[in-house]
Formats: sequence, C-alpha cells, structure tokens
Amino acid sequence: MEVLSERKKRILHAVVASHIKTADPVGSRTVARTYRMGLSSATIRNEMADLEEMGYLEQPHTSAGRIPSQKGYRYYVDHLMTSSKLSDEEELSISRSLSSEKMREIEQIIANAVKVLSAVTRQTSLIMGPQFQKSTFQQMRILPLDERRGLVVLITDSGFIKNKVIELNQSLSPPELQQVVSYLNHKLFGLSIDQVTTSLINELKRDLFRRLEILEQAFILLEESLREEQQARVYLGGTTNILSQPEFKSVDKIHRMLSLFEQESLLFEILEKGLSEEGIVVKIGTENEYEDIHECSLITATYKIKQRVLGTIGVLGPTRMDYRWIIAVLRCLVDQLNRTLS
Amino acid sequence: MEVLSERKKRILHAVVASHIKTADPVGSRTVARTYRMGLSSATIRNEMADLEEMGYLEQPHTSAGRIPSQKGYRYYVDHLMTSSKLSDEEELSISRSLSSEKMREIEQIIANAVKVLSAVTRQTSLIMGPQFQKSTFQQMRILPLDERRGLVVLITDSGFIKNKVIELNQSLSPPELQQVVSYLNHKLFGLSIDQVTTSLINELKRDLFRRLEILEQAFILLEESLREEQQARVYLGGTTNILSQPEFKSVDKIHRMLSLFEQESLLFEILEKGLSEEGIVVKIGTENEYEDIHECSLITATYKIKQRVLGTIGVLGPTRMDYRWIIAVLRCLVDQLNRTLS
DNA sequence: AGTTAGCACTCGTCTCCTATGAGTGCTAAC
DNA sequence: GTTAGCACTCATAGGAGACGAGTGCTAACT
Repeated sequence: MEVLSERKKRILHAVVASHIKTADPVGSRTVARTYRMGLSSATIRNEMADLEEMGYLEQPHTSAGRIPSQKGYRYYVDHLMTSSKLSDEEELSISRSLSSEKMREIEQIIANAVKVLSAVTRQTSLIMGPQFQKSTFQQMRILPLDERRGLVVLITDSGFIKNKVIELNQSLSPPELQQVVSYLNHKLFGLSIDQVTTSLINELKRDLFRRLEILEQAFILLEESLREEQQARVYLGGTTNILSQPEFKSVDKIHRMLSLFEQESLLFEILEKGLSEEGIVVKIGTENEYEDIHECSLITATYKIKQRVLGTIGVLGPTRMDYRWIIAVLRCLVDQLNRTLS
Repeated sequence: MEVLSERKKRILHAVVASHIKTADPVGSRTVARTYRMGLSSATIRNEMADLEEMGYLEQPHTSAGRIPSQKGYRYYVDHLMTSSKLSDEEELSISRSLSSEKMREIEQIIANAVKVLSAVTRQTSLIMGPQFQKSTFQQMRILPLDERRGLVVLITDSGFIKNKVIELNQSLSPPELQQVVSYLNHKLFGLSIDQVTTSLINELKRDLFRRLEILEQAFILLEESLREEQQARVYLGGTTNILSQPEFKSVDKIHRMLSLFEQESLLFEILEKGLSEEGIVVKIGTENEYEDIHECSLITATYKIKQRVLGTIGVLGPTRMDYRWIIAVLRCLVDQLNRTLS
C-alpha cells in the first residue's frame, strides 16, 4: 500500500466524511469550503484526480463529484478513522434498554440486544444466538412423566436448557432410571457439546446395554437433540431500515437483500466468519463473500459468556455507513452484553 | 345487497378472474373475447358501466378498463367463487413437506408450516403460535440443580413444555420441595393457563406460606413465566413475496408493509381477530383494521390441537389475490396440521 | 327493447428534445 | 506548487408530441 501525503489523507478523509453524511458524490468545491483546507478547489481537484488514479476514489460519471471506492473506505477504516466515544446519553440509553429487570432467559437477552442495536444504529443488525456446541455439558436429568413418557432435560454451563419429551418403549423403575442418568452425568460432565460425538454416544450405549436394554429410544432422541441445533438461530432486527437508505431505492436490490434475510443458514455462515477473530471485524463491500451484500458493509463483534466466545453480533448497512460511530455503538453494546450474560 | 342479473354476475366474475390473473385493468373487449360471452363489447361496456355505478367495479382513470372494487371482490368471494380442490401433486407436496419425520416439537411444526404455506402460495404467510393460555395445566415439577437453584418445568396437555431456572433464597430439603410441588399439581391440574390468575396464585401462596415460608421467589418466577408469554409468537414466512407483486412497486408502500411485519404485537392482534370464528375468514382491503394493509387481503384459518382451537394461520397478499386457490391451499394445510398436532 | 357498429374523446405512457447546473480537466498566469 | 478561468460533459427535469387502449354515446338494426 502506497504512502499518502498528509494532504491527500486529509482530502480522502474529507471526501469519506462528507459522503457518509450526505450520500452524494462530493465535489472539490465542497471539500475546499466545508473542510477549510486553505486550498482552492482547483488544487483539491488535482489531488482528487491523483487519489482516483490510485484507486481510493471513483466517479459515478464524468461531471459528478467523487465517492470513496472500496479501497478508499478500507484506507479510511484502517488509517484515518479515529475511534469515537459515545455520548453519555447514548451509552445510558443502550444500557437501560438492555437491562430491563425481567430479562433472565438467555434467548430473550439476545433477541432484545438485536432490537436495541438496530434501533440505535438505524441499520439492520444480526446476532448469532449463542452456540450450543461450544458450551460444556453440565448435567442431564430424566423426569418421568407417566409410564411411557419421560422428559429429558439437558443443562450446560452457559445456562442453556434443552428439553425433549421421549417415549420409553418399556417402563423403567425410578432407580434404574436414576442409575442410567447418573452414569451419563458422570461420563459427560465437563465435555463441550462438540465433543459428544456419535462414537462417544455409541460407546456409552454399549456400556449401558450390558446393564439395561431399555433406553434405546431415549438415546436416539438424545443424540438427535444434540445434533439438531448444530446451527444456532440468527436473530434479525431492523431489516426494513435499509429501505430508508438512498442507495437502496430499486425494488430489485431490496428484493435481493431481503430474500437473503429470509435464509437463516446463509446469515449464519456470514456471521460465522467473524467468530474466528475476537473483537471487531469490518468487512467492506466485496470483502464479503456473498454477492448479494457486495454493496454493503458488515461490522461484527464477538460476545462472550463466561470468558468463552459464543456468538457474533453485527450491523449490516450500505458501504457508505458511519463506521466510526457504529463501531463505538457495537463496542458499547458488546461490553454490556458480556456483563449481562455472565 | 341488490340482486345482480345472471349476465352481470358472469361479467363481474370474468372481470375478477381476469384481473386476478393479469393485474391489469380489464376492458370490455377482453371480457367479450376471452370469456366467450356471445355478446359484443359494446353490450358488455353497458353492463360494466352499470356494475361500476352499483359499486362493484371501478376505473383507475377514464380511458382504462375496469378493476373490481372491494365490494366487487366481496361479492366474488361470497357468491361467485366456486370452491376448488387442489391437484393431487399439490396436495402431496404439502403433506410431504409438512411431515418430515423429525418434526416432533410443536414449535418446529408451526415454523415449518408457515414456510410451506408461503412457498406454495408465493404470498406472505403468518401463523400465530399456539396459545399457551388456552392449554390446560397438566403438571409441574421442580428439579433441584444445586443448593441454591432449581429448574421449574411446566407441562400442558397440548405438549408445551416451559422451563425456568429459579434461585431459591434458602435451601430446601427434597421432601419439602416434593410437598409443595404435589400440592400445586393437585390444585392446578386441569385448569387452563388463562384461569391461573394472580389472585389464584396469591391464594395458593397464602396456603403454602403457613407451611413453608420459602418459595417466595419461586412463586414470583412462576407467575412471571405464566404472564410473560401472554402473547404467543407470530411466525412469518415469505415476507419478500409481496415485492414480486406488481401492485407493490413503490418503495414507500413496501416500507410500510415490511415495517408492519417487524411489529410482532400488531401481527398478533391482526391474527387474533380470526380466532373467534372457527374456519376460514376472508378480510378484504379496508375490512382489515390496520391501515397499512388496506390494500391487502388476509385469509385466515384456525388450527386445533386435540379439538381445541389454539391458533390462527393466514395468508396476506394484495386484494388482487387468487382467493379460490389460496383458500383451497389453506384448507388442505390446516387439515394436515390438525392431524399432525394431535 | 335489447343489441351492436361506429366514432369522437380521454388520458396514461413512451419518446424525443432542450434547458439547467453541478462539477470536471486543462491551460496559462501567478 | 497554486490558482483563476473557461470549455466541456453529463445526469436530471420538464415539456411537446405521437400512440393506443378503452371508454361513452348515438344511431341503426333485429
């Protein structure tokens, strides 16, 4: 990456800032006037021509001003953008709406966080629900309901509770059941759900079959219930916010964007990319893998439960988005979220 | 309501059918030709002028054809539309996609049904999740997790399982807990969740307080968990389908529609209206209470679990929708759904 | 009396044209 | 290296005209 002169940096910064604000191409005159460069528009024009040649700016058409290219945004995010602090009111409003007393259940907290985030940023926001597989097994219980049915309850360290009614093909005496359950708890305790593989389950099954040949179905169902949520839910908020963005005024574009939002599995994949790297990740335009969001940027952050990274939360908006501010909001929200969840 | 001559009925029917198919205003010539009336366009023109005067048709502008008015659609739905049977393939495809083996959990069945419905009809569809309050209490268990925490499990006759971790401010001996639980089960069994009012809970609380002054927090939480889901979830599918409809090409209209979809509580109210009446309800245009869907029609049906009406499922589309066919699809789907859920 | 042919009329849509103005690139002077 | 000046470009808006689908009305026909 070439080195830009101080002046070029200032001009690029000005162009990005102005375009983020107004959504219009910005001309040399505007830069000269509004950003008090102490230079005439002609000089700025020359510099902007240079910047265009280097690929940081582009022109929608000959007689329009310049807009930042993807490379320009990247440079802005990496080198020009100063980090910003939210105002006290903003911070307060986030923490207040996040911590309404009743919010005990983890899923509710997540669902609420996405609402808050989209409301504050006025963009679309997404959260990947905490990943079941990354939590560790804590205990399992079987609650007999009647002669033929039982309720399997599975509890993980991060507070997940999953349950499933199972049918037993033979009635079980409480002590027998107790025995099975405590054996399983002993074997499984502390393992992450990821580690409860089919082969491990088969092994346990073999062990138990020797003693009681009953729980066949219970096992199948336990196994199923573990596999089934391989893919955590994705929560969406403010999906219609993109409709207010001037860059999305073609129905066709809107259609493609919104269709994407209906495909949870795709959203999941998109968010999953941010999971590997702790902290904030900014993906601009075509840096995103999916074609439908090549005109968008995605800012993601990871959140944790008890020090373990469990999910991703992100904001999706047009490439022309207020990176500085949104990153600040995201930082604040994740902080709060981490605290609430632990 | 006036009586229409046989001929007027045929013409109205033709106009509605043609407009549903093409979305364009339909002219006298089209009616004469495509529907083989054995009449000249001029005659039809006269009849159409009559129908317009009576309020069944309207003209977007002087030199355009006619489109059915809301009243026209109403007449069509009430008097002209014959009921239709789905083709075997259609029926098969619905029942197949609805009954994939693994679908044990009630919420998954519901979520899947809405997907199928929107995919088949290519409209937006909504389901009100089964109403917790309408089910009856079956049993409650408290599972001690450790010294200070317990898991409350609530099971209803329709297969709902709700659970919640509670903190006990004092440790409880298993027999004490057992005592409380069996007392509660005894008192609550068979009541619908609706009937478990705050005053009833208070009464129970008084009874128990005399014996053990412990479960204060457990009670608060039980109460909360009952109240909290007063309002069942609404599942949405195919929200972007309306974007393909030619009547929704203004971004503004789309925006208003989609914003509505983000407000779950409003959707709930809309669907709730259909709950009172068993069977299929068609609401056309302004017959819907909410202004944002005054250009839409909503067809709803109720579904049951074990003979009890528990929720509403519906299709939302432009007033110009294929009522006949969609009603047939909805009938078929609800049938399947009722069978699956019982 | 009901039906039909004929015709003038309306009005939305499409296309072409022009005026406008923002913003550029280039050149020459400072 | 910087700036003023000027010719040039091009998206956008508005207006004029052609087109055509479809109507309402009248007069003639059965």
